Amino acid sequence: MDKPQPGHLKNAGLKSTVPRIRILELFELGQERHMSAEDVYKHLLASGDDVGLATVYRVLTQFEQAGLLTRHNFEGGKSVFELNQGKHHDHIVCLQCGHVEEFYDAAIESRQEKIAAERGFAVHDHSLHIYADCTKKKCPYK
Amino acid sequence: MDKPQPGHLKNAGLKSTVPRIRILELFELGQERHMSAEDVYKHLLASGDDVGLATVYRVLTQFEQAGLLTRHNFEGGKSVFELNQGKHHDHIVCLQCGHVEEFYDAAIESRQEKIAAERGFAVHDHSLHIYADCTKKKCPYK
DNA sequence: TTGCAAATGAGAACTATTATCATTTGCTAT
DNA sequence: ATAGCAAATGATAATAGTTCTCATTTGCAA
Ligand SMILES: [Mn+2]
Ligand SMILES: [Mn+2]
Ligand SMILES: [Zn+2]
Ligand SMILES: [Zn+2]
Repeated sequence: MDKPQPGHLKNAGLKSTVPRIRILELFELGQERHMSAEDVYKHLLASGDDVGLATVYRVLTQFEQAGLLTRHNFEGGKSVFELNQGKHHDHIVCLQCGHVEEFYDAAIESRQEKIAAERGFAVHDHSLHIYADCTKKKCPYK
Repeated sequence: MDKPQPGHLKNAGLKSTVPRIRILELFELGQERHMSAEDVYKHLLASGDDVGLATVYRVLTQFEQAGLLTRHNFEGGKSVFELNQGKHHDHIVCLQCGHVEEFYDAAIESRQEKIAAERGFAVHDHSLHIYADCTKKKCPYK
């Protein structure tokens, strides 16, 4: 009689295996919100979980397709994933330290819809990344 | 007494070699505005110009650094370049045919500045890509 | 428990891009 | 024009990120 939490595996049509459980836990309970496949792989190894890198890639893609995770392609060539909590947002990426900050702006969102509609397009999705330098103390590195 | 056109090679501190001239011509005179390294390479081969792929990659990066070209990272993993004509714009990418349409929206641009400033960031640059289906006849393929 | 389709993991393969380095080429100064 | 030479090129090796292959393992239903 375990109540099926939203975002759990079977719920998403995926059978619950050790690697999948570990990876989902990492996103749900871990401290890092945005992680690449390599990030996930290293965290799992560090936790003593012995998963293969291929499985990490496979599972991340499955989770994305199942709507559990969202994928982003920031500059730098590697995909970054985060828990999909239903609320769309965009990102500011700090050029000094790589810190990622999230934001949502209704005005930007609606302008995009309008622009696309005017040109005869139905928006499927979009990505907006602001690359910036932080102007105060917050940056950990330099 | 050749008047140095803006955006010409020497003008950008690059000595004018055959590959560089051909590549720049392709962007200035060709019909495709947004091209990947592979696109450029194939066009040149088709024109009978015998350049190496490594040179294409090198030159595209140099042109980007010199401000002659702009690089975009659309979905699909490959960098796409276009002539830098000074005016920033963002892109709608058609999910059916890959057609790329350009737009500029002052409201979106200024909201970005404001959002970043509020959070203590100085915008360096940004990328905004809208992925959409075109809702009318325009799509060449399907 | 057993049976077996589904999932995994090690490693090969692939794609986009960069690095290496011997050879060629575009200037510059004769 | 010509020689000298640093800069540029191109073939190819190397790298990074990711996907594919396939023999072995595992979750789960009967
Ligand atoms: Mn996010
Ligand atoms: Mn453009
Ligand atoms: Zn958005
Ligand atoms: Zn913009």
